[in-house]
Amino acid sequence: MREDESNWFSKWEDELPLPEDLMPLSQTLITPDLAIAFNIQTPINPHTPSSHPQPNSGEFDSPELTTTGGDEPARTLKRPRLVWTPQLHKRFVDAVAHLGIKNAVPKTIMQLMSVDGLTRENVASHLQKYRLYLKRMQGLSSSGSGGDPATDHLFASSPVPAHFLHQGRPNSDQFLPYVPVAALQQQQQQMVAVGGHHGQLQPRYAQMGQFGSPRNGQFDHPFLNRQNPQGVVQRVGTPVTSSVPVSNYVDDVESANGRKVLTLFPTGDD
DNA sequence: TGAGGAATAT
DNA sequence: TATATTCCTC
Repeated sequence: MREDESNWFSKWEDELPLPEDLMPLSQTLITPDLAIAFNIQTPINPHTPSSHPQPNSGEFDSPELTTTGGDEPARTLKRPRLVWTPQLHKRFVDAVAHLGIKNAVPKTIMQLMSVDGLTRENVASHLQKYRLYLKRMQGLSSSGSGGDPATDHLFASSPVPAHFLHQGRPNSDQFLPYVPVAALQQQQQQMVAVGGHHGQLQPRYAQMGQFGSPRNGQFDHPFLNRQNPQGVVQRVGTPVTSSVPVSNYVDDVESANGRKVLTLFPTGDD
């Protein structure tokens, strides 16, 4: 049911934080050390709202991030922990569902999710856990016993597509019209981090446009067929609240305007 | 060489 | 416990 989808999607939209609360994750991932080490000038977006200080104006002031601060070599720097919010997890599940459990591998999931700042490692780690969860669910569903361990709360927050539980050979090895992942991509949401506590990032999305249903109700794979070969270029760090026209973001996947704008990190030569 | 996945560390 | 990192395999 398509209506169903747009339904939860609408609800999902409502849960999105206000743009003002957001701040690009990718930006915060670049520590001062890293920036210095690679001579990166964290691009300051012209539309940047004044609500957030630019972290690279001299010194990072990011008490929220657990960076191996000080003068350690860049390679020892650790990224802040990613917090898998229900929204983010949902997106993850959507991507997995879209790909089919069988084709869902970290890199592809990551690409499908199209979340700014999200790494393959993030996804791999989560996927590992998710698989364990699915395994347990399979066990539970067949043994009839209930009870989700506390650890499953996150996973339970997003419905597990039924075919995940019996991956014998559902049609799930094809692409399911299960979730509007394609729509998500079109929307170019951005995951951003809002300050959490102690080195944690709360990834959120900022939604930039209105959602529609998947075109034709079908999911072709514009995205998968057009992964940016060279690593890309999206304007990260772009505050969602900026007056940048949405079209700037949504046109990457499909539309004619068409330049691709998927990227994980600011390139600086933007 | 890069990616996936399990094991292990934090 | 949740997530990151390491290690092994392909």
